[in-house]
Amino acid sequence: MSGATAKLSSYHLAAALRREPDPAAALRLFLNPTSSAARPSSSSSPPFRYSLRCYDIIVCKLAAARLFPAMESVLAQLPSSLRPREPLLCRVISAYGRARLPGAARRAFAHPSFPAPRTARALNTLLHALLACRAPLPELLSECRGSGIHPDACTYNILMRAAVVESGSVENACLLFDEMLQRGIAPTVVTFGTLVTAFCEAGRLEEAFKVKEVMSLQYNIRPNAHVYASLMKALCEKGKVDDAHRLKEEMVSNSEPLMDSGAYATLARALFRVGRKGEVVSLLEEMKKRGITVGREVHNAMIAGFCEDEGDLDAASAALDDMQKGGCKPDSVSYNTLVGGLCKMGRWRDASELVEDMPRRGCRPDVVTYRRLFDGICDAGGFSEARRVFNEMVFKGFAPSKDGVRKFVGWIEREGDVASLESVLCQLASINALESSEWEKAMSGVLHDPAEQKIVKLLDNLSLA
DNA sequence: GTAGGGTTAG
Repeated sequence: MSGATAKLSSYHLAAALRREPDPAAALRLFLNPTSSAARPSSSSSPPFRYSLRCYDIIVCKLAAARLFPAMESVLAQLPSSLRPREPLLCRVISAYGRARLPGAARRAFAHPSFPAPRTARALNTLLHALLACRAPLPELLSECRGSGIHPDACTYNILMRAAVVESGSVENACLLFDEMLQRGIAPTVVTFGTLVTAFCEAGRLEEAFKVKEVMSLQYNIRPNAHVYASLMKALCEKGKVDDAHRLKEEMVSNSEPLMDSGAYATLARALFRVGRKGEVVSLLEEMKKRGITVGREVHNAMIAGFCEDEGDLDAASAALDDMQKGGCKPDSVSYNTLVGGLCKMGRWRDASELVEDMPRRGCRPDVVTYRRLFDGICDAGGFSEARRVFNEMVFKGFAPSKDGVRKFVGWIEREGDVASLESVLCQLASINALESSEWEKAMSGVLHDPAEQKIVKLLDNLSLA
């Protein structure tokens, strides 16, 4: 009977946690389940029994809100009797990766609340998080070896991508590909997609097309939308828009056509770039005729075209409204493009208003939103508004760009406001936005007073501790 | 949300 009550209660708590949009409020609910709707029937009932589901929900919410200390304390009290599973651990690891906190990602991988052994899935999540933090390839390789986990195709795909990101050369990726074959691990469509993209990014289109041929002829793996998108983008960058158009025809006129709107986004953007925006209209008609949904990326490509190629902010704004009316919800990329465009035209007050309106329109500003707004305002010299945006973004845990901070700090220094300077640097340190050597370099151009430079050094040491 | 692209930063 009491078991049933506990189950019911944790079920209600899970529902309440899911409903609660504010992560801090969700945490209060989680910590005080008996004061919530999950209240057990009598005060003499046994202590509240959390289900694994409750832990899942609260941990994910805290991770998404980057409330890491709170998340860690919840994880620490997660009883092993609930047998938490690896997918939850993976979410924690990738949250640290997204927050660019490689050390924390590593520690999470070894978290004692999750019973050993780890599988390739956890290892791959860690590697991907480290890749997001731009950790060099040798570090990823040693992480692999140190774990003693047998790598799979996904492991190699991440390592190959890391090789390209690090050195910009395709050779290491090819070596890893050979190693993977030698170890008897079969390449997947993702492996070939990674290779195609690598050759494309290096401007080596002949080899990229060769990979496409090899995968279909030798491995009997059909190129997918990712492969086509990479090739089309590379063709467009070389000015071969018509070749890209033909490749798109191949993609959609196959026996099993790929109905992916991403490739159309590339074409639409390219047409804007070369001043052929008139053809975008027929491109959209073609999609409709073929029954391909005009996806978010296509709308975003048009917004970018109006902003950056046409310099027509009103048209861009209208495109965003059309998108919404057409039932396609604008995302942060849509807004960020417009915010950037407005700032570039010196209309940072409009940009600021748009950002303030975003939550009401159902889109949370992200790190790019704030960086563009902050940079734009600093560029235009609107420093008192910049201070407001700075406080807001730091409060939400987003780090401003180095460039913006340089201008901002330069202004504070010209004002001679040492107290303000100290508080700004403390705020940056509080969100781990100060990394020692780079910042010292960035700031030494701005801070001439040795006393001020001492502040920077002091804070550097603090942020490293 | 274990991997790859397309629309924005860098």
